[in-house]
Amino acid sequence: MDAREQALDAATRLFAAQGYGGTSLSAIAEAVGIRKASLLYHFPSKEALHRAVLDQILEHWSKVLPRLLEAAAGDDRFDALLHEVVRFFTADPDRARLVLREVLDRPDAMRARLVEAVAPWMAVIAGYIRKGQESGEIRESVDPEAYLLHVIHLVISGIATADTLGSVLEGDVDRLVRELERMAKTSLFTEEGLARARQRRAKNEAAE
Amino acid sequence: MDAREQALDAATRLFAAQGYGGTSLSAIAEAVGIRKASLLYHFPSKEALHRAVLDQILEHWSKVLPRLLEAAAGDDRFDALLHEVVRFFTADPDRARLVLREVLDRPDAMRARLVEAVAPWMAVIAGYIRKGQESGEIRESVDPEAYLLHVIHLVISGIATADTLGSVLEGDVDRLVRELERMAKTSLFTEEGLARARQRRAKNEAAE
DNA sequence: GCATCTCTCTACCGAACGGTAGGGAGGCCA
DNA sequence: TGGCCTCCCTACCGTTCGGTAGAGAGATGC
Repeated sequence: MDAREQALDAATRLFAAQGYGGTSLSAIAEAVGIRKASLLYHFPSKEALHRAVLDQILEHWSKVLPRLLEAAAGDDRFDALLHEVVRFFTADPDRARLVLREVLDRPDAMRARLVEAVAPWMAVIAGYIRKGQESGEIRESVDPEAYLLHVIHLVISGIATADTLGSVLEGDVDRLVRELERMAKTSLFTEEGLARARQRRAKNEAAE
Repeated sequence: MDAREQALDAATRLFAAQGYGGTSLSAIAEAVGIRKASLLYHFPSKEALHRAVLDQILEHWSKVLPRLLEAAAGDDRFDALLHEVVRFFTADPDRARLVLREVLDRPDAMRARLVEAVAPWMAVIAGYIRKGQESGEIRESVDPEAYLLHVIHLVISGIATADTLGSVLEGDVDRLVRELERMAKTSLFTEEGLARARQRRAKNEAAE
């Protein structure tokens, strides 16, 4: 891993832990093992480094989301999607903390970016939810867009603060994730929808 | 309102918007209309001002929570509690942003404070949930402590970022709050529990 | 052998930071 | 009237910040 990649990694970690303003270029350089001036050779400014860190995360989703929505069809779609989001952020909670900080620090810039990058995909998934409401598998009372926003909130802020607030549960992060998935499913599907999903899963397993 | 109170207000707003490190004493002083040195007359240091801002918020809950748990008994307890939390943070979203930042910025210090101040109350409410599970009004599958943490997450991070992420819903914050309450209730109560609550409410209204 | 490109270094800049020293104006009380 | 307390001020301190200038070391290609 060359110095540029190391710097991106260290910056992700430090920005997530201490915020943009709370992290100095010297601190990032020290984590990499070089001097501040050498760091500024790879990134023309602190702001450029910050942008590169964010791009790395957003780029992941612009690649993964379409593939995920195509691959997992039918009733597995919800499970696959939720699992992938949870997996990505639990794999490195700094990503969740970084996104959360970004929304707090630069609300206007982040709003513009999200409307452009996330809103189209949210519209697609909201469409799936509305279809599920017509077929009776998803509760009529669900507000699709608001529901999706809240689930994203649950995942991101839940994982971002799991280390801190999980201490009340004696650090059992799995318990948090299980309850999160339970809440998301229970408040989305009707009892009938859940029963149908169980049936289909049983049929699939029998077919194997 | 004297200068000290004005400074607390301005600091709350600025810390919430730009973070502790991103907010200078001069900026706070300017918002009040005095000089930096005069600000440091009222608070011996920036850190002391920061602590005073946080104390103001935590003090509110140590006053309100006990009263709220005593006053609203029975099935109204959940509604009253959730409404009060939502009301407090929507009344001034900066409070939510501040708490969120605090958990991100000082995880260790915040963990200690939360374990001391919040954990006891969470245990009480978790006890109510377990009682509800025995009587069949609350779903067996609920993990009480994890559930409570997630609801708090939903409220705080939902409100903290409502201005930014609500833009996807064309800024309709009410839609977010309604869906939040729906998700919290639907994933907590059984169908029977919800039906019983409706019955009781009808009886109460008839009695008036 | 020599020029060139890549990457790192030391040394330094001006600006902004949190905090201190000390003085002055106005109210209050003896 | 004189002393004191409250509150705000100007001026200044040392430190750290993001960023620049310019030189040196090592590898590559001609």
